[in-house]
Amino acid sequence: MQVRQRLENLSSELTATERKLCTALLLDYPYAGLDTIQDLAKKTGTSPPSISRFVTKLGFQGYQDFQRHLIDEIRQSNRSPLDLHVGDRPIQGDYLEDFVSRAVNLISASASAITSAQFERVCDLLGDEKRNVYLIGGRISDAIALYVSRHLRQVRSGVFHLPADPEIWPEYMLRMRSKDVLFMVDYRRYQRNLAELARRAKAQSGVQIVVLTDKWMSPAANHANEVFATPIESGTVWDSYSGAMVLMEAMLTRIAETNWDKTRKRIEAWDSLRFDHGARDDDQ
Amino acid sequence: MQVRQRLENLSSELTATERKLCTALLLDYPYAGLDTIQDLAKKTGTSPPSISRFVTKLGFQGYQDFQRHLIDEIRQSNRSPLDLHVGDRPIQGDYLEDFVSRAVNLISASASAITSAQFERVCDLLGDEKRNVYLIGGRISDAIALYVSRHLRQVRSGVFHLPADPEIWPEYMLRMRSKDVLFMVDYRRYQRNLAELARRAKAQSGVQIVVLTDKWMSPAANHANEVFATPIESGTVWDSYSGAMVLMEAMLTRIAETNWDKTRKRIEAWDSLRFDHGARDDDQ
DNA sequence: CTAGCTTTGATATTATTTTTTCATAGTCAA
DNA sequence: TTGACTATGAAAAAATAATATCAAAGCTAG
Repeated sequence: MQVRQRLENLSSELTATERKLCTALLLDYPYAGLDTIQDLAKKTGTSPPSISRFVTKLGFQGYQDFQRHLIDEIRQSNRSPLDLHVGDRPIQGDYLEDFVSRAVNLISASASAITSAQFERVCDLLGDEKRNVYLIGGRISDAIALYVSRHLRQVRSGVFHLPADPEIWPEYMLRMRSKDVLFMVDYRRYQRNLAELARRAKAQSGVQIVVLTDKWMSPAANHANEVFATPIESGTVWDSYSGAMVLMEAMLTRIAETNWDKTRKRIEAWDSLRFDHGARDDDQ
Repeated sequence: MQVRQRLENLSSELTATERKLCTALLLDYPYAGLDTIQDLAKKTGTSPPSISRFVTKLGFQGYQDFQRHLIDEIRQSNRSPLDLHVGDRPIQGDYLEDFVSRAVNLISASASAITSAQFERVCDLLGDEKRNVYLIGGRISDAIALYVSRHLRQVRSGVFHLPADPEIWPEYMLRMRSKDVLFMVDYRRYQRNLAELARRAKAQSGVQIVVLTDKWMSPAANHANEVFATPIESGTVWDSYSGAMVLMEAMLTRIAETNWDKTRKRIEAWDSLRFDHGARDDDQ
């Protein structure tokens, strides 16, 4: 029987340490198991005895027997490399797997809904250091705006995440110039006040507006210069933002790569300023 | 350099025994080399010392070093076709499309690194209304924690997102009970203070800890009851969290579906209470 | 909170694997 | 044929890896 399958079978009766091992093995399956027992122990923060007991529990004679099995598996599956990744998950109707395949569809659809010209235009806008960037999102989608602003801040200066409280918005609006960019994320259950913010910011300062929304198009999109629309229907009770997330990652990566030298220097400078008790410098 | 190639290069200056070894290695390449040195000696009718000398001649530190190389080679060659995109090769062609295929790859890998039993366990933990849930993430990854907490709050009560400032953590720690759940997101460039928080929360209240991290395993994972590990290497300048994101969406959806009636009522009640002009509810 | 149970890793022990040493066998030129 | 050399494997030694033991820590039910 496949090692992987044995892990599945036993996974209900594993101890904390054993689960940790299970996680590590599956994450880099099957190669993680080819390390020596000590190295694996160190990597997983467990101990050789625990590993030894674990593989015994899985039904092997000992660690070496376990490794022999893994090697055999590799040998077998060599003919169809894809097996390793997809084929041998035994459980039918596995929730996670099913969900993932839907998400993957969404993500592909998201990407193909955006032309590369538009993609480049928005990257240029947000990457342009001469423009300040203001970001905000809706109740849930603000998490995405936050993700973008945290990253963007590593690449460039002049990035401002607007707080949730509308009372404070005017303070930011007064600083917006017509070259600046207002980046809004607004998915359905649209928030009226975001559209209002867009309208007024546009009217007052002529700021450039980029909106990330779904196909029904947030009312804020009416005032936008650029609209990224991604599908969100996952066929479940919630909408899925994974398409938006990947799109944003692609955008951020593109921006960072475009001026990588500057970004690298900026990150280094930033790191040297980080307060020490909060950060580990050894990155691995 | 490939072992195979080294064999080629040296083939002119090999002794009789070495040629025998060379043949055997190539005949069942690269698996023959994964045997122990004794077994290989027996199979080839040579002796361990000869093999040891041979691999040294090939330029390795010793037999184990030689094996490590072979394993790496297998690892490389066994990558799925999609993985091949990911190498260090810069993205070419349509940027977005290529990025998406990398992300999809990461996402599938993330899912297959998690057993369905573990997935269910964590869903149960976070969905259990008898437990309070505390969430926090690192500098960047907190966006994911935020996303989870916003969603979770729609499903159930007793969800608390810890603020970034460690000064305020004790206030939350004092409220943690041993049944409660502390959910942490910590990806590389781990934050020391998160591990510290985990340690102390565990020591003080025996809270259940769930950690979402990468394969290098955040130090916080040492204190965890459950660890979700997702791959993050996208082959670009940034790590990609899309695997984590999809996993979280799957989890949230699962939780919401499990008690959908309650959730629906909760959302309705919530909506009727929202301040009408769209005020966004603050998170902390 | 405590008693009794399970889990865990430090240490010691044992087993295994690899390399070194060294004597012998083989090769080839004179 | 001899002597100088290389190649080879048996055996010993060293290095490395895996497991057993055991005390301590953790957990759970009462």
